[in-house]
Amino acid sequence: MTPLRKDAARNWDRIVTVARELVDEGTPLQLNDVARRAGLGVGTVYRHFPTTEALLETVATPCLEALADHGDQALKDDDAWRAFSSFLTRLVEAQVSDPSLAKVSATAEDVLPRTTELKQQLMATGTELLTRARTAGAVRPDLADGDLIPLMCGVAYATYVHSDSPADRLPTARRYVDTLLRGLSA
Amino acid sequence: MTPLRKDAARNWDRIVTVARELVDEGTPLQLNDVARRAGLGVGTVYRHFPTTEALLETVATPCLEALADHGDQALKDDDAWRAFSSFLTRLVEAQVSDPSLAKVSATAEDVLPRTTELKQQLMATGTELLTRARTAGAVRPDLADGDLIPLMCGVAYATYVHSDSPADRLPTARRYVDTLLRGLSA
Amino acid sequence: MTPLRKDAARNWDRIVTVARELVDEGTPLQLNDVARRAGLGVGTVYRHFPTTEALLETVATPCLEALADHGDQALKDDDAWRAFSSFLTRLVEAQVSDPSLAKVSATAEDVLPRTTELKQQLMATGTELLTRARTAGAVRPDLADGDLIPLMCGVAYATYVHSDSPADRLPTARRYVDTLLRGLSA
Amino acid sequence: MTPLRKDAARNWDRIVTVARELVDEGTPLQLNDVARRAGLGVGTVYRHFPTTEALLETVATPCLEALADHGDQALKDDDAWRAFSSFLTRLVEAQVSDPSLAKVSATAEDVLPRTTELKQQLMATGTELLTRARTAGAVRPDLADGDLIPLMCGVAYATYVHSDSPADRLPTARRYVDTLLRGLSA
DNA sequence: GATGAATGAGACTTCATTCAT
DNA sequence: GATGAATGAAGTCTCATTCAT
Repeated sequence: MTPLRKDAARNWDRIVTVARELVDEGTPLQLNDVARRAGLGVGTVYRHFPTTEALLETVATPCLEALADHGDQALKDDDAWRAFSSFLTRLVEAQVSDPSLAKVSATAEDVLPRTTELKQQLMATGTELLTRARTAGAVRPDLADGDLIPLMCGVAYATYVHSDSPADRLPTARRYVDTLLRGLSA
Repeated sequence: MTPLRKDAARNWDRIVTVARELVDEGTPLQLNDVARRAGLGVGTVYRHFPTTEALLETVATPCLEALADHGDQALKDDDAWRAFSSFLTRLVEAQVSDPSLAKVSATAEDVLPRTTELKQQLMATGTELLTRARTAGAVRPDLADGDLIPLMCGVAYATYVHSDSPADRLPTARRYVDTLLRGLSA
Repeated sequence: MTPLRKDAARNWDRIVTVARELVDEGTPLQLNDVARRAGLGVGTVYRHFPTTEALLETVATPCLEALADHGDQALKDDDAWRAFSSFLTRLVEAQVSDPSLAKVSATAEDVLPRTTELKQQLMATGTELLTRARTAGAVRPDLADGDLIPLMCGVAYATYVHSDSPADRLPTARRYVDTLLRGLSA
Repeated sequence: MTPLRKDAARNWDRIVTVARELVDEGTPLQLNDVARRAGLGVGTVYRHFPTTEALLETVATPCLEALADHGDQALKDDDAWRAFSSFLTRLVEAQVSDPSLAKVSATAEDVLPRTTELKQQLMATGTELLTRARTAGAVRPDLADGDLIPLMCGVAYATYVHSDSPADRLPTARRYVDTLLRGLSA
């Protein structure tokens, strides 16, 4: 509600920046670690983020927002199949290039309301796109709404298992999504 | 190479049995834990299995062997597509019902030669079945040998993300494999 | 000495009110805690009460004053024994129903002059009542002035050890005081 | 059951010895602290004593045993009042000279079975002695079995509140017990 | 004066691994 | 070979107090 004080906001930023770096490095988030790297007291980090999950979700939030935006675009597309497939592709690409997203997506329970909100919005978008595609006869009828997220996580995981280096991931992910989409199409 | 002394062999068995129980419970393997439950000293466990991975792979070995056997059966099947698809299905079912298999499959580096051997055999079988299916025109040409394992792991992971309870897993896994197989078919 | 500014006075009141609530709940006083509940900054609380003890003594003060008043009444009673015993009974009842009083009573060093003053007044009253009772031959001669407070604290503590719930305390406390008084009577 | 290995037994002793020193100093027991002073790893201390309470009770055990022994002696005394009063006196003296005993006595829940056993034995002895004294008409009829422990704790606490230095405690304790006993006598 | 973010020492606990017995 | 006690680094988290805003 109340905006953060200037110095607190600076620390908040530092923490999130450092956490993002760690996530990108593939290092598991540890609040002590974050504090040390950010040059702050542990207590400061705990004040802003009482748990690792809270920090991780905060780090993931901008990416979730970007995905939600893309979802809004997709909803404007008249071609049901194109909209659906581009949305799923985007979802996988994001997970594959951002470990925080992969974890947050695979976890049922969120700690931040904002995370829940965004995930619900993404679910709603996915459901709507799926319904349209199904109605258009473009998608197999036995695919349930609840399958979307797991399948996306699965594809991301397959990519992760396949690739040695992060750099190789994107093309692999695209091939896998395409394969999946073929499997989903009617 | 030299066969184990009788008591050592008994201990080995106990350890592996207990480890299998823990794996089935979903409890993360801890060598101390295993020792306590097996009524043995930690040192004994460490003597037999210097790392958690060694024990985990040992636990997984019989399952890998069963899969290899199934692979041999599949190689005798004249119907290339049926052979291929039943093999992949079996692979996923195994991972989904056995956490040790899921971990061992997803890990590139093995610590036991036997594990490497079995994984290579499975790879070889998969490759052969894939080649046959491709030759028979049943499978898309752009699916590489190296994609098989990652995709199986991906499907298993998707199942894991989807299902609340272990009991629900098998039907979900089958649906997902079927979807994938549709995507792989030509 | 200079009266507090009106807003400062309001904060002081809030703090003491909240602290009293915490004490009554049995929650150990923490200045941060008090600040949060009072909707004030920690700094404000620290300005008014530099230590937990200062706040605790402030919370206890009105009760000490009430006890001092009762002491004044007792001094007017002609029956030396009745005056003495009712005073001690009141002392115990107060401690038993108010944790702040129990702590302040059991502590030798005070941080607030007002606390010291009140405790001295109570001591003086107790001493006077004891002297009168002793003179009247109602009390054993070997009971020293300095024994009064410790014995009262002891009875309160015995009550605390005995009773499961705060509700049971008063009758137990009365039984114990009566027993002690019998022991003190000549 | 199985006796400790020699080195383990030595460490156990060290730990208990150090803990006894700390208790006697009045320092609150902290497992880390104990480890450092004993020149042992924290883990070692935790292996032997999973909680502070377990260590404290272990430290108190020999004293409880000595009290139980004294209780057995008291039961052989034909003079019901003398037996009763000497038992209570001894109980208080022990608490007053040993902080571990004071804490263990005042706590309802024990963590070691041995502690519970000894406390129950002491209770049984106290109850028996009380019954005899009551039957002999030496004790007021309204004193319940459950009052014995709280009253002893109360007297010990009163002594603690009264005395500045540990050295002064014993005579004070005796005076207070005597007073209490007068109050209890018929 | 008031605020509350920041601090960081320090308490607690776990666990993979070693090594004396 | 078997044992299991010992280790202690490393992680978690709390809270009394300070001080910049």
